[in-house]
Amino acid sequence: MNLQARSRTNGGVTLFDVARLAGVHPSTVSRALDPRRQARVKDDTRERIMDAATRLGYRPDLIARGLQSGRTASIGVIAADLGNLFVTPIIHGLTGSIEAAGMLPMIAETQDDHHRLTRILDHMLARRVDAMVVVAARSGDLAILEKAALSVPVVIAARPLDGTRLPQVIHDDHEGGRMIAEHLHQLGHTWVAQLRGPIEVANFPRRATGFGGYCHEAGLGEATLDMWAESPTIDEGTRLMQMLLDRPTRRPTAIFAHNDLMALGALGVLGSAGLRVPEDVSLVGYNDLPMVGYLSPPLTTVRYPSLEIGQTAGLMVQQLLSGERPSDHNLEPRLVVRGSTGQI
Amino acid sequence: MNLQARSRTNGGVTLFDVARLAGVHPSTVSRALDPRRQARVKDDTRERIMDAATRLGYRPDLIARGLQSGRTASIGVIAADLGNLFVTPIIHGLTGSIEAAGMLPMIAETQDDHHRLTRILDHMLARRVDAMVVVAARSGDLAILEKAALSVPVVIAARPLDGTRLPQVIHDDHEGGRMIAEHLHQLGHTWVAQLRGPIEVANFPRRATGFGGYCHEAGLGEATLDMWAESPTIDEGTRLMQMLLDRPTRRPTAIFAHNDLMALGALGVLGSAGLRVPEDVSLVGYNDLPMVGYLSPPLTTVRYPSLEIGQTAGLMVQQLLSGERPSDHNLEPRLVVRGSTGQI
DNA sequence: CTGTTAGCGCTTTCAA
DNA sequence: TTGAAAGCGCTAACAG
Repeated sequence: MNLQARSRTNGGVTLFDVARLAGVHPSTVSRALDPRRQARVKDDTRERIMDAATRLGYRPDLIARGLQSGRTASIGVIAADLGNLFVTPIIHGLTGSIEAAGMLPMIAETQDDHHRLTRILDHMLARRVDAMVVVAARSGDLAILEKAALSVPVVIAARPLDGTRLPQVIHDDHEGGRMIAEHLHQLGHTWVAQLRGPIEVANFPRRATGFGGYCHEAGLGEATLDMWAESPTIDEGTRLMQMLLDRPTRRPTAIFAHNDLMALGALGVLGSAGLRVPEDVSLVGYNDLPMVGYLSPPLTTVRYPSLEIGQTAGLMVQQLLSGERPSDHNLEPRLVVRGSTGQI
Repeated sequence: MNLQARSRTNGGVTLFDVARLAGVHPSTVSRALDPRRQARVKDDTRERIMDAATRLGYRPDLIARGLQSGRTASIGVIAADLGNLFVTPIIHGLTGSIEAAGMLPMIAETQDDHHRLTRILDHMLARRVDAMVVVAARSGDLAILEKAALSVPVVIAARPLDGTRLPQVIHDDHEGGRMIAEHLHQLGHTWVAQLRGPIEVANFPRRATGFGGYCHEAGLGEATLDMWAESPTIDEGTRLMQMLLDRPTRRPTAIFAHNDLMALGALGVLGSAGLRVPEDVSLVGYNDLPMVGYLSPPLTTVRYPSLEIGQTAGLMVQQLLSGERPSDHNLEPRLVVRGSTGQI
């Protein structure tokens, strides 16, 4: 082979340049630079190579390496909405837990749209990500996710997906809902209501049944609307809370909003209606977003372990990549009692 | 060439498979699939190719394409700390503004550590990102950033970098600081103080001089500590506020915390000291993080246009990639007056 | 321990 | 309009 003929297009220095300067064959350079194989290179050859490499400012081309090895050291992360405060810690945790392995997350956003998710999965596969973490699963996405998982390991995070064997790292929303009902019960409430999040996102039906189940067993009355929110946002919290107040039936003494943002919306409506929290109505959120402890009143809520979910997802990815089948994780909820709930 | 011999390792369908099924040469498939060159393929050949492609479920390998073309359609995004609430909207905005071009962000975190930044820059270059957006610049990073910019377009976002010609999209922190001082002045305050953020992050000295400059001109007295925070966090806000109260000098009637988190820390200290906000002390933050409007009292602050910064950075990247030299952007601050500031 | 020989999947001249 | 051949920069299997 004519080594001289190999040239650089990227304005970069290639393995061949290093080889030429060090006076060895390119594959020897390849070995010397690979931590797993550098033992098979004589010490002083390796030193000569390292020397040449640093002198030329050589930097391996990970794209070329990826083409050859089939691995890109990148993890696709698919979130529904990066604007959501509880997503950031997931990415944060994930990034931290995979970076030691030299991997980097590649991020995309579905906007909770099934077709966008389809396109993104396809795009990520085309980019040959080594694995994907899906933080955006909705009940209707099962089929395409399982299909994608045929090509590359997929971890389901944060939003549970029913009816699948894909590895999941989630949180026990059912138990969280139950704990909230129990808490309200202990405070003496007997007539309560939920502001329910979108039904397609499995967390919310789980919270609903956890809460509803306890109410049923303990004999609490539920004034919950038939309706589920379109999205888990402040606006939807406002809308549902307003509908609840507008109903002719007796007003519940405690409200469980399915997440903190909806609780915030509800808080606004209650304030406008002249109702005090918690004196007139107790209010509970979910997620424990940063700063809800500083609200007035400080919000009682359930801590959602976003950071741990991200970290665990990263570990699961690594297990999958090394051929292990990681076990599922269902992280414990923790009730954070603050000032927005009180004795009846 | 022996086409039959080419095979797939990734379990995927290659261009060659499509070519074989369509009964044409691979390069014809390549043309037919490239929007820029498909005109040069006879209509019915192209149809036959498209047909074969969809029937086989062909998906182009972006890594292989990237190796050949030198473009990866990925943008490196380097943030200091993904846990910071004002970073999310930047990534959100950026992702949105580049995704139409089929690009995806690849994210890493410096933890505000210079060596980590160096490693990350190197790593991103090795991955052949098409451009980088740096949201983590510190004053000492100038040299390595300019060096990186020799290999690939670099956009500086959110944190200003002095003494460089790299394109920047930032926010007028100086003016923001000035507006806050003016606001306090109008409320009758004449003895004020700053809780200053880390000096290595250029936003903070700018806020400081904007604020200080106005005070000087308008004759307000400044009781600011000599010290700058180590990091822009709640804890540091707590620490500096405590130090300020512990001093024997007369207590200022208004505090400008250099960001909302530090303001939160200050709020806690003031509360513990039995001081009411804003009756005894007015307090101003910076950033307008989500939810600070719901605090008690709702925080007066300056809106930081994170989303727009991200979007603009995305546009600048696209301009750079198409060979244009984008102009710098210095987005306007907007004072958001809420309940934490009042007449003296 | 090191060199040789083939590719990874695609694009891109250059011919035909 | 299509085919042939040559690589992008690297790794890997096999000799030696």
